[in-house]
Formats: sequence, structure tokens, C-alpha cells
Amino acid sequence: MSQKPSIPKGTRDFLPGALNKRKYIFSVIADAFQRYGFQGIETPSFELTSTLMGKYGEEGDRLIFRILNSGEKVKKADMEALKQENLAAFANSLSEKALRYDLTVPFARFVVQHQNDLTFPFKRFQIQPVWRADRPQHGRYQEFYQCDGDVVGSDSLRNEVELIHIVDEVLSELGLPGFTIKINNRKVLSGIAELCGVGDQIIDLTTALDKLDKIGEEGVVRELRERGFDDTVLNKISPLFHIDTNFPEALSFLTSFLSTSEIGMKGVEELSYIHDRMLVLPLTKGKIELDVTLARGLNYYTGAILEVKAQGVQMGSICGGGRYDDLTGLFGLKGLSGVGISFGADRIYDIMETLELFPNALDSGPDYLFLNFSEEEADQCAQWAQALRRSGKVVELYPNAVKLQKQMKYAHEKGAKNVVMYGANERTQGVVVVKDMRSGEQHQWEVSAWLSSLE
RNA sequence: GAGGUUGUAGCUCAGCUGGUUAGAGCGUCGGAUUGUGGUUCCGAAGGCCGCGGGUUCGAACCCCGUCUUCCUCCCCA
Repeated sequence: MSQKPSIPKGTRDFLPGALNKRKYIFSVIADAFQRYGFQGIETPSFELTSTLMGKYGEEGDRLIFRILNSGEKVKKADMEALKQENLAAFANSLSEKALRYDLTVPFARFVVQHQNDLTFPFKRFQIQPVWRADRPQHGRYQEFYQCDGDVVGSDSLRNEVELIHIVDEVLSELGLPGFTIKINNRKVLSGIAELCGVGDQIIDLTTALDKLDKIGEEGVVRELRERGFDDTVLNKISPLFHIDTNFPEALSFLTSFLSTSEIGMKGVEELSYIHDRMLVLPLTKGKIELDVTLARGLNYYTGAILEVKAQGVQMGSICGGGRYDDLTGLFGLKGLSGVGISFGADRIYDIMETLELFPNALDSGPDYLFLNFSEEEADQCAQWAQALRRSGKVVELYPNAVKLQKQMKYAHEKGAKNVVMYGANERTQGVVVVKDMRSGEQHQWEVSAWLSSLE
């Protein structure tokens, strides 16, 4: 008796049609990175647990898939820790490896490990799956692909500008009707926290602020109070609730708002620099906004923070990124600045599917399908098929000499453009019959005339 | 991790206050049509009613547990 097959929650199978579309997205992204001189790399799907743990904050650690020790290694289980209810230590003693949670931390490890083999600034892109033990939801999976591009070893803001242009090129080429690239700067957030006199609670302050567009001003105020911020702080930041996202206006507001904060002004300068470059080289389709409430990846971002949202669809961010000054420091290599972005291919896919943006050509079938009448004619067809493949055509020969109705149905469902018939009748006359599946018309050709018409 | 929700044929779903043999559409397969796809007609196969336990004379239906689905929160792509 067979049980119903299934796959773990938050994972997906990809049918041929869907896979074609996914590969199309990946290739557009990879091509764009390559045009800018980024080089592809790959890293293992699992890393040492110690490489990953502690890099994503407490929440992140909980979402890392761990790989259970096997064989003799199960003896390493720390039963003492279990008795003392030290679950974290117990868990660590059971697992030495874990599935990668993102591509950035493994990349930092990669850069430190191979620093002598790399030329800096090093520009790499990486398209691989990552795993998170998250609760699946709309547009959220436990296994999904990230498409990351990073530049390490250069603190020039031109890298930020370049990444913004790559995002713009990719999303424009994929045909998204509109998208907003939101940009902020960790230094601006630090300046705000400094002004409020709560520099050490910057994460509490800014992650509450980050929810402004979702829960509104009242919600943010309520949440800030719950987190213990008093009226002085609330009064200080209240002007931030109404900042125009228009870049020049937001900049001039921040210039006066943060004038007494040295670090804040540094952030404003950086944003201003990026904005000026955008005037020199404008975006194709993307709209750029300065959003001071944007506060993502604060565990490691130190400068620019980027997030991209598609317009006209209900969907979380489709790209995210930023600058991290000391990520490789965690692995012992100090003073190497990096900046990167990550495309959320799965979400981009969902949006393109919803808006029907995929090119029709992606799921077209073979150019020619030879029907199979008998072993003898099939041998002849196989030779013609091979010749056609050598000239770049996609060609199939139906494997069995079953009734034509079945073969025609196969051709139809496979999306074959042409069906070639060569049976006993054709063989005795020295002809082939070629049917155009779209129009339904079919023509009889002298074999030699047909072959030369294909050249 | 917290709260809610869902599960019946390959897919989408009916199934009454618990009552005999659980239905439909689509799809699949066969035939009408032994050399021609999409349409049409006829026929057939396909179900431990998510899984485990409980209540009951009797459970797809009620209760508990578990897994799964989707949603909100947390967090994130």
C-alpha cells in the first residue's frame, strides 16, 4: 500500500514551465551582474554551525536549520547541559553543521578564507538556495533562492550607486511596471537615536519606526511606549512621521534635523552623494526614495540601507541590501568594507506571474516533432532529426509507433511547432508531410526539396 | 516561538441536526475515429474522508492529540 507522497512544509517542486520562468529570472540577474564585472561563486549548502550562529541576532539563530550529528558523533551529546536545562548548549552539542541561512555570512567567511586568492575590490554574485526554519506564509518559504551581489574592499559610494543601477536594470528588463528603491543610512538612524539620547537602544527605536507604513503613526507611538520610550523621545521624533519621501526635500529636512549630530550629518552627506550621482546617471524605470523609517539588517549594516518594493502588488520587499563595514571582522579580517544587494527571486516570480509578465517564448516546445510510424521509418527520421539538431533546432522523435492520435496529442501538449510525418505512404513516394501545428495546415514536400529548404 | 484557520478522487470542491453502498466538474485511460492535436459523444478506472486515539448501537461529520494548509504577530526575501 502506498502512502500519499508529500514534501516538507515551506518547500516546493518546480514543474518544467515554472522552472523555465525561474531560470529566466536568474539569467537576467546574472547577466546584469556580469555586465558590471561581477564574478559568480558558489559556497556549500551547509556550513559549520559556528560560522552561522550569532550572526543574525537571537531571532535569526532560532531560524537556522541544524544538521543532526550522525554515527559516532551522537556520543558528543552534552547530557549535562540537558539536565541543567541549558538547551542552547545541548543543541550545539548535537549539531556541528547547519544549512546556510543567507549568502552574505558564508560570503564573508569565503572572503576571509580566500583573501590571498582574490583581487580587491572583489565583486561577486551568487545565486543559490538558502534555508530558514520560518513559519511559511504568502511569499515566504523555508527553502528559497537568494541572488546576491556584493562588492568588498572598497568604501566608495559609487558601489552603492552601481548596485542601484543593477537593480534598476534587472527589474526594468523583467518588465515590472513600477518599483520603488528605498534608501536610508544607518548613520542617519544613529544620529536620530543620538538626538533622542537613546543611542544604545537604536534597534528598538528604529525597528518600531520601520513599521510606520504598516501600522501608522499611532501604532508606532504605542509600540515605542511599550518599549519604554518616554514623551521626550516621542516629541523629538514626531517630525519624522511626516517627512516627504522626495529625495531633495527629505535631505534638506534631515540636514537641519540632524545638524547637531556628527554621525547623523555623515549619513546625510552619504545620501546626498548618492542622490547627486543619480542626477548624473538617471534610472530607467525605478523611482528612488529616501525613507528614514527604513531599518533593516541592523545587525550588520553600517551605512546605506536599501530596500525595493514593487508597485501595484501586495508583496513584501523584493530586494534588500546595504553596506556593512566590518562583516569580515567577525572572521578575523578587519578594515574590509562591503556593500551588497539581494534579489528575492521567489517574490519577483510571484509578482511576474500575477501580472503576467513572462515572455510567451519561454514555454515553447520543440521546433520539430517526428511521428513514429514504424522502426524502419523511425531510423530515417532519427537521422533527419540529428541533422536538424546540429543546426540548432529543438527536435523530438516520438519513441513508440503508437496510434497517431496519441502522438498528435503529445505534439499538441508539448507545444511542438511542426510535426513531420514519414510513414509507408511517404516513403514509397519519396516525400514527407510537414504540419504547422499553429495553423493546422500541412504540406507535402519532396524529401530533397524539404531538406534544402531547412538550410 | 504565540494565536487563529484548513484537510473528502490526480486537481477544484459538494456531502443536511451523526444514519445503509461518500458525489460532481475538470483531468487520466479506453472507444466512436486501424494515418492526424484543440471540439463533441459514449464508457471505465480512480477514495483507510490527513494521521492516531476517544465518545456512540452507528463518525467524513462530535471531542482530544498530531501533522499539513492558509492568515495575523514576531522576523524576514
